[in-house]
Amino acid sequence: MSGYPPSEAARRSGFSLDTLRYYEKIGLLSGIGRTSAGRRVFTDEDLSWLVLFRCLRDTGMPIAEMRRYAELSRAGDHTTGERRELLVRHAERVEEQTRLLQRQYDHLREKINFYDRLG
Amino acid sequence: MSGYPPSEAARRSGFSLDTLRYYEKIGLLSGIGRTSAGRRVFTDEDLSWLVLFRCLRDTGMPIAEMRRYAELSRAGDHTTGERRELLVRHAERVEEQTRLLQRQYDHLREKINFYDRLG
DNA sequence: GCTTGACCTGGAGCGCACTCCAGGTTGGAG
DNA sequence: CTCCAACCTGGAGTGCGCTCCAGGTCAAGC
Repeated sequence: MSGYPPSEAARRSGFSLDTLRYYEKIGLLSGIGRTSAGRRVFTDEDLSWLVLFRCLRDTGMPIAEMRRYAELSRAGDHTTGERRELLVRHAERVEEQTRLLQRQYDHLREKINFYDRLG
Repeated sequence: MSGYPPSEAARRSGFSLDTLRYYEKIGLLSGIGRTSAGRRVFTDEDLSWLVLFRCLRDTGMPIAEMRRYAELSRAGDHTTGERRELLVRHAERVEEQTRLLQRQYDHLREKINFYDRLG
């Protein structure tokens, strides 16, 4: 299994180095490997976690909830039901958020149309 | 032209009383009327500003930019072009944001599907 | 006339998610 | 061997957008 330096993990995930360190500090990332000199080594699995976190953050999930999800995963296979539930509830919120965004976007376009008609 | 107390403005706009006061304090709202005793009186025009602010906030516009828009409006009719530009640029950002949200929502659904297939 | 609740002010505090900093170590290029 | 860029740590600081608070005023109902 190949390993990547922090810079590469940052580049691939879109998180800053500081954010990666922060995520480890608060226990969102855990078990990140180290070289003998103490430098982080990210595995492909770590990167796929980061991809998931990117998805959840971009859709507005609070960090506390992402951490909850990560903890459930660490707890083992018996938590898959709860993990699924968490994601489903989040997806519902995202749907609601999308509807609101669309509705307000339409208002915005109307407002722009108003200016267009002015000249 | 009818006037409404703060509680009514809050109810109709979805902003809290504190937020309404805050918006006036930072100059986003201006020229809000007062009774002789110093209580705010919101007009229909004030309410339509609040509806616009609601739209812009829900679509992620920073307050500083909303204030810029409000200032342009106060400056007079010669700023309609700039106001339109501001809204158009914002609409473009909203479109981008919507695409990202949709993309990540799809990822989320895939992840949920994965759990569904587990059991 | 008294109470209650909606309102007022200025200013402090909060929650979130980073972001930055000082001061130090390390590993590879030249 | 030297230098530089990338990395490390703990902890402080930032930006945003509110939110809360103390202490006070005022109007309406009982």
